[in-house]
Amino acid sequence: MHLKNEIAKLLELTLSGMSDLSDAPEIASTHTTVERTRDPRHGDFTTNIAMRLAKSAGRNPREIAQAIIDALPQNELIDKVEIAGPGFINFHVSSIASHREVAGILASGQRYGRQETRATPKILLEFVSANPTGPLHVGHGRHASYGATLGNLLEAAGFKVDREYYVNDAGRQMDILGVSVLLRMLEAGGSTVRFPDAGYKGEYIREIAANITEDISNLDPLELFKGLPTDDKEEIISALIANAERLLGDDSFGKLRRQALESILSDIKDDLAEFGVVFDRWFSEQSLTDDKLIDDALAVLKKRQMLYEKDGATWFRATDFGDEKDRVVVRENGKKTYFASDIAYHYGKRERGYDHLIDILGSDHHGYIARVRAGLEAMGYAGDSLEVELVQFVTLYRAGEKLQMSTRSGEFVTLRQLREDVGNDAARFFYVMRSNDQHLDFDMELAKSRSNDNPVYYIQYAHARVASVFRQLEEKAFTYQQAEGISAFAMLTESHEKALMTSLSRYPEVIELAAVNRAPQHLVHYLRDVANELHSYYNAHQFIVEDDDLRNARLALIDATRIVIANGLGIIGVSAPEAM
RNA sequence: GCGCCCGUAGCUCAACCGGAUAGAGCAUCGGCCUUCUAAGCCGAAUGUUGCAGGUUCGAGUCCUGCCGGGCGCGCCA
Repeated sequence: MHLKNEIAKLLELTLSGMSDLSDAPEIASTHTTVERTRDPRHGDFTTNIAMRLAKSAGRNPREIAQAIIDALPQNELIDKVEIAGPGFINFHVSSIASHREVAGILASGQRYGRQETRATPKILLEFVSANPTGPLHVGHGRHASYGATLGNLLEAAGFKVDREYYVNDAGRQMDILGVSVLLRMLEAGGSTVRFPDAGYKGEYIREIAANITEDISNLDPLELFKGLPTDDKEEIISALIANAERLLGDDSFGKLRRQALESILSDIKDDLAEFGVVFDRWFSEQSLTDDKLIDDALAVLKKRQMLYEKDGATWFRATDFGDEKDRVVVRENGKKTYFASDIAYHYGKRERGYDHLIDILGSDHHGYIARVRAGLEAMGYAGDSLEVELVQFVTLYRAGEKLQMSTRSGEFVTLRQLREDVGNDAARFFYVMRSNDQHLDFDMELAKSRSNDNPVYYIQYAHARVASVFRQLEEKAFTYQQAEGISAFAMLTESHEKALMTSLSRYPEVIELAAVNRAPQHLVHYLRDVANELHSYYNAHQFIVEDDDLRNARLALIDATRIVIANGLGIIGVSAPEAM
């Protein structure tokens, strides 16, 4: 248990023993009212509980605060408790508490900041889920970084979490992909084709086409283009799909399509793996149909009388659950809508035993949330078991110039290009530096710069600096005795040392805060603070000193700092280099 | 037109169920390397939190209206 929770628990215990206050409804949420102070003059922790209780108790907040302070039992973690301002209760943490915490870092190492895993809720985190019709671009990179980091945060905070990628491998877009590849194959074979506007025009389609093994030699290109409509681009592509299926045969076109899909999917998997983003499961949309899960979900809805027929289609009563209109699940032509697979997919997630579902979606999908939630509710699951985190768009800047991107035309910067350009560390870091509900301006020059402008290097440098000190130690033939250092923590009385110890002890709280708020930027800002304090300390004091106790104590402190930085960077997916 | 998100320093952004004097980085200006990496440190300056009301002991945060920006409103996926 971290320091903040210990203080909160102490406070709760005290309040429950105060007969005149213990009935107040505010008591129930006491644990959340203890927070770190912003100003060190206010001590280390503060609570506003006295002010919150004032109304229902009908008493002056400062008077209540004094009563609480009087009732607080003696505790070695706390040096001093005082009332301030309108009724804040400020706690000054003892040096014993700080020393214990830093010793705990050294003892826990990589595990420091990780809470014990709790059995429930089991969380399913779905993210990226980009259509497998082309390589990932820089927008997906933000989803990947945010999702991976959030997954790490949740795990560190003690939650059981599985990561899943929903592969949209069914439906029309696969047919369009197949036709796009087919046309590029014909082109490569010397035919002249008029490439349709609705096709995937990216250069990568030619590369995929070059690697398709399916034999199309008996396909007559002229036949393929025969009888095409000329006006509507959607109709043109539909006719091309129909012609391709007819001329090649359903089987052959299917194989071509599958090869194209596998090619793109394996590229996406490699890309993400290289980016340090791993999934527990790649869930196929097609499998929902193959395994009859959509039928099952629709049967559940039907049984619950949530469906009705109108205009030849089957509708779901989404308005009964707060959506703005009812939604079609089976079209007039008998085909199920994308929405039908999506509610089946989310229903399946709950059926597979996950208590809480987190979807990370692009902000342009926000209109979709209400209907999926409605689907869950209609099938008997709580709507709030689905949580959606929206990620805003990314704008790339290179040398101050905004890079225009268009997915349709195939002209966009891929995630792979970005990674090669700025490096994985900078990319992972920059992507989670900002709150996910803010548009992100990604400055490629800054991400690349090996200078003090670059926050990634600033933090990594702090880690490398500590490593460097330990290398110097050997060269100078001094030793580092960790246990002696811990015993001598009382010698660390400099302001830099106290500040650093306080910051380090915040780490588990920051992990929890970032996890609960789904806000990795808290961790980023925290790590910058720790790095700053390390650098300041480094400049103000010598670590490798003659005095054995002082040297060991200082080295133990920076050793702990190195651990916290490495753990924090690890959660973001950024390396902690030994030397730079 | 309706719905969701956003609006904080010159720029890019933080700000933990509402809490104390709204904080960082960049850019600007001035200092610090014969001493563990100057990819660093120290200092200076920077605000009508889009506007107007309301709730509250207390509002950047909650409510209402307006202004500006993004996105969404399909028997597409």
